[in-house]
Amino acid sequence: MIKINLPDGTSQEHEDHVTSLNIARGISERLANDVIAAEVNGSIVDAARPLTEFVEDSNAIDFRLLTVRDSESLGVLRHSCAHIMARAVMRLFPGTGLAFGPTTGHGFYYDFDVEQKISEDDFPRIEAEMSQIIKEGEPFERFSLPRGEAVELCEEMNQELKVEHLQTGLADHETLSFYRQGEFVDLCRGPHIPRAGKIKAFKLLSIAGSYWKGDKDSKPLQRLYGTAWFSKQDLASYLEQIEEAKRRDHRVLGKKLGLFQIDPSVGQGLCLWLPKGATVRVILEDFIKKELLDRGYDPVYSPHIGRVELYETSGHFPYYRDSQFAPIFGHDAGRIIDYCIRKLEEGGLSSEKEEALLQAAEIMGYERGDYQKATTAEEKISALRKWEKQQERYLLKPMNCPHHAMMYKSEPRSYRDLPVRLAEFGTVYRHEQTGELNGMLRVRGLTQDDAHLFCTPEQVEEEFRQTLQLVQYVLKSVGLDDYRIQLSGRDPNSDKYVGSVETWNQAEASLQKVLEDSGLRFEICEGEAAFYGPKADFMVRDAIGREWQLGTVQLDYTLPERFELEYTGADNKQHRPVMIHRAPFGSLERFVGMLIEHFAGAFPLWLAPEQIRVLPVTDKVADYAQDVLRQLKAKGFRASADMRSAKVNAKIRDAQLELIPYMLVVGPKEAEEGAVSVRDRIESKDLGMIPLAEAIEKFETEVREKTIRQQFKSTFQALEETTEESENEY
RNA sequence: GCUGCUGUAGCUCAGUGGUAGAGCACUUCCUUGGUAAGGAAGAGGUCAUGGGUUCAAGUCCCAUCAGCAGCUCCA
Repeated sequence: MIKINLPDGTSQEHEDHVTSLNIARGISERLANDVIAAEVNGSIVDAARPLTEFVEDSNAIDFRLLTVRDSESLGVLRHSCAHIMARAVMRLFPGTGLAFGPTTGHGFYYDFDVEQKISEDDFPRIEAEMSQIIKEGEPFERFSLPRGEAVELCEEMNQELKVEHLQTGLADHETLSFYRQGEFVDLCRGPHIPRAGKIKAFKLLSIAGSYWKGDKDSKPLQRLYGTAWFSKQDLASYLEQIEEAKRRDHRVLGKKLGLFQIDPSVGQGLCLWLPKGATVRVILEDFIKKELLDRGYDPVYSPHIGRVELYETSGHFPYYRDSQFAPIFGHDAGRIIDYCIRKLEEGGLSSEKEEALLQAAEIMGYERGDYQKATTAEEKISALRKWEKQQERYLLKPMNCPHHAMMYKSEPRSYRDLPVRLAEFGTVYRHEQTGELNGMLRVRGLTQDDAHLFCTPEQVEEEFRQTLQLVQYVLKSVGLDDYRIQLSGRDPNSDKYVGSVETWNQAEASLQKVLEDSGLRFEICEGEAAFYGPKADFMVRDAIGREWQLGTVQLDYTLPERFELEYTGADNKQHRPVMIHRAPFGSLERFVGMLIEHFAGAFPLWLAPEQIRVLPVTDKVADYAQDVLRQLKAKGFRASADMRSAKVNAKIRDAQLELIPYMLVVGPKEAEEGAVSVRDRIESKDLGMIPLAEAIEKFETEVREKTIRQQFKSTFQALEETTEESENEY
């Protein structure tokens, strides 16, 4: 007999051969029909598997049925759909090799090794074949084989990649599971849905290139993406969500609304903030500047470049060399010597080339000095380094912290001075990979709303707590109130981190304690930390439910060490401060880009680049229109007047399309009474004629309270909590 | 950086190896109007850049640059 514990706290006993399906059928035929899989002792398994396989030491097992109403079931459904897609592709493209086919956030993909190029034109026939397979409704059957037989089976099926994976990634697995569905057999961990007929709606989405095991030197594959749902409505609202996201694309809106521009002749990933976009940014900057001053921060400025030695001290230069713009060398030969050093370190420089490079450097003014006496590579490197140190080398600032550390160091500090909070909208430059650049969301020159807090170890928790409050406040002000925090710690198995294990543990514990006290939603991600300390990132959900990583708070016990920062304690001894890096918005580029998508370009009144537009009905009231405009501007509103000799309908249409929050229509009636007719863009209707003073008061209130009036509700609510990315082992 | 796709007027896009196109925007003129497009005329092009094939290239081929999607990366 098997004892099972149900989620409601009750227990049941069943025969040894019982399956989840049997249990469901015992309750009702309808439930049995709805069952997709089961959760047994915390892992999801096939509904048809005998539960006896999961019994350990004759203990009871924790058991839960998963039906179409449980979010976990979607992952199972999609993985099964990936198999069905693979089956269809193998029918249409005989000889297809199978790689991996996992689920993703809202769908699945499968990587195929196939000669012919699959294109979107092939989607209809693949989908038709899939529909046919689903209609046949064959079950997914699981079976296990010992290693040797598993390899044989994959060889028989000509699945070379599966064979390779069995011998590498799965080398330590004694038995391996397979799933059969009709003629289709695939090495797979599972679980799967009971029958293909459970898939009520699916769609192929895109095709892209990929590589075997993600290694670009490995075999190129074709990756087919798709999505699958339990109902046609769910699929429809998911597709609608994708369309909605396209409508909100900040690159399109940014161009249409004249917010920003990225021009190839300026440079890849270099953003030009046009007046309207810059206005939004200035308002946000002013807003946060005021908050910082109120909260005890001191404003500072630092230049856009600094000596390479500064970043060697901080450790950033060697660590991130490849994603920085190349150094600026003060000496013509600097670049050649730098190249020599790097090649000598790698050991990949022939003596002929080395000599040729040095001769070229000499033409440019380099003198060999110690190098002549050097015999080993180490000695040569050290001689070249010595020369290099005597020259000027600058780096475009890749981060602000070293500058702020130097400011801290500029005077002796007492524990009474701490915490010291230095804030700067610091522009930094990073040579991001070409393929990563994306509108304003990923650029090469960006401005962080950066600050560094220098405090005693005892103050860390309180500073972190206050920083959390600041971030919560600013996010609320722009209408973002749905977010969670991702606490990233170190990966105990990696050596990329600096600093001792003790300080890391101490830092991670401090952050976690404050987060627990705060009551905010957070999760811990091992191995995601920066190399110098743990961090807490804000994952913010926008109007249509997408998550964005924005602000960040990072503890740093390492830079103070590297820069030898100190303060005098109450004991009159020197102590090392702790540094906290924090940026509530992250970068202004990314934040504004995200806001454009969040608001679909229609900013709330307090942020709108143009808040109000005066629309005279005829030229006869031009003077009055100008007078209204003057009064609006005197009150600090960003306003304009449309003085074209067009009909008011046309002016309204243009203002609507330009997403101007309020239009003031003025004609002879309004002019006579000193009034305006207010038109609201969101409601797209006339609010009636009111005195100008009253209208101004209304707008002032809306700005002061930072009212967010636009309420977009996405139809896409379908089981949002599904796990991000579930790795399928094979 | 890698793979695939794309690049034609300010914008969105047609264009079959044989004279460069449309709508919107823009300029000028007419029109003076009441809550989402009044009318007419005009101007606007190194078809991304550089090579090649051809009697002839926007169109075919190669390279470069840039954009998009995906992968890898993210202080």
